[in-house]
Amino acid sequence: MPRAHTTFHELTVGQVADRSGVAISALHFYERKGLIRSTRTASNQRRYSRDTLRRVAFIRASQHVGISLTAIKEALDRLPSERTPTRDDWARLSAAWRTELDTRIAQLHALRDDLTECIGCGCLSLKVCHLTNPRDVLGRDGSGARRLPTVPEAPAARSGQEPTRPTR
Amino acid sequence: MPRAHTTFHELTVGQVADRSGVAISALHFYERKGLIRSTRTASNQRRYSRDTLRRVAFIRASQHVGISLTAIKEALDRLPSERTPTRDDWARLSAAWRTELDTRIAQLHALRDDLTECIGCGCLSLKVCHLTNPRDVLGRDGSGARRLPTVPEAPAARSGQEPTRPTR
DNA sequence: CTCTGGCCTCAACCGAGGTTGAGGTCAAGC
DNA sequence: GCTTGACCTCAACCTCGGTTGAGGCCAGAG
Repeated sequence: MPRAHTTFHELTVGQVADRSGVAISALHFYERKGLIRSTRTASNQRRYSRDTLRRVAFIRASQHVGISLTAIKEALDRLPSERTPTRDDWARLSAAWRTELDTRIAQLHALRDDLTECIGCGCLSLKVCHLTNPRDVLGRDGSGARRLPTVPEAPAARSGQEPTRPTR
Repeated sequence: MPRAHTTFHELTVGQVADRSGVAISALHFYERKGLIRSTRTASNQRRYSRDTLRRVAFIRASQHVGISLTAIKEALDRLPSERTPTRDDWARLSAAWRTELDTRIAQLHALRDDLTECIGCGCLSLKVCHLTNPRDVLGRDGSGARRLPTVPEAPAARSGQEPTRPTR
């Protein structure tokens, strides 16, 4: 196995891939998108600092709960760029996400607990339901829950009250 | 406005679009994918039963918390196909999703609360962390958290222990 | 009878989030 | 000094979740 040597604090792309479980191509992609950074050796190979593993774990965990790479990048951009982030830095990032993650957790709870009373009930009370929240910031661009226009319950009542049909 | 008549239980695609906040093209798309169904009039127009509004609300809510259309379809397929689902049907569906939604909620809590101790701590305890869970069923195909191979903490220790580099 | 608006189909396109493959460089080991 | 394998770049391709547009049908109003 040629060129397995790295200093204690530097990791090759293959090492990061193996240890994070993310494909090399995805790491390249994240780097192009500015979510992670690398230095280069004299022969143009990437070297990652160890905190990259944390960044990647953060990326995958966030992504897995439905947050877009763009939003993840914005969060990561709040970490200090020119020193290794400390636990306090990560804690600040964590705190900044609390409210937004709380929103998402609430939505999941709503979906889990209130499915029956909200959707399964006889009343079709969708227009007051908290499942159909006004938009939130975390969602990938247009995919958020849309607010239902306040429409009377009687059928075929589409007069001229700003239809809110999404143009998107 | 021509052809606004529908029976009390039938909705046109435009009505469903307006009342659910989902674009007509998306409704067509959902129908192609088998997430909703329609009957046709003599002149080939779609007519939706009223429970379609519930289905669509369910689809959007689920989607919004990061669940793929494929998984949503599988859930909806458990509803009875040849009668209007009752509240009990929706309740069963809801119950079936509880565990999976619970998993997702737990992951969000982990991301929110344990970011600091898990990622931000000094120990890099990623391989035991519950953020890096074994795969779950809900994730869009390959995007789930990947299990890290059990790798020793010392650097450059990639010998022949089944690398588990994802082929994907 | 024509005009209008809502609906239809089908194909092309889009952005996100990557993967695959061709072709090339470099360093360690035999 | 050749081979091997890890790495490089760049372009093409893929799936998902839709949107857009062209071209056409049909029903009701004027």
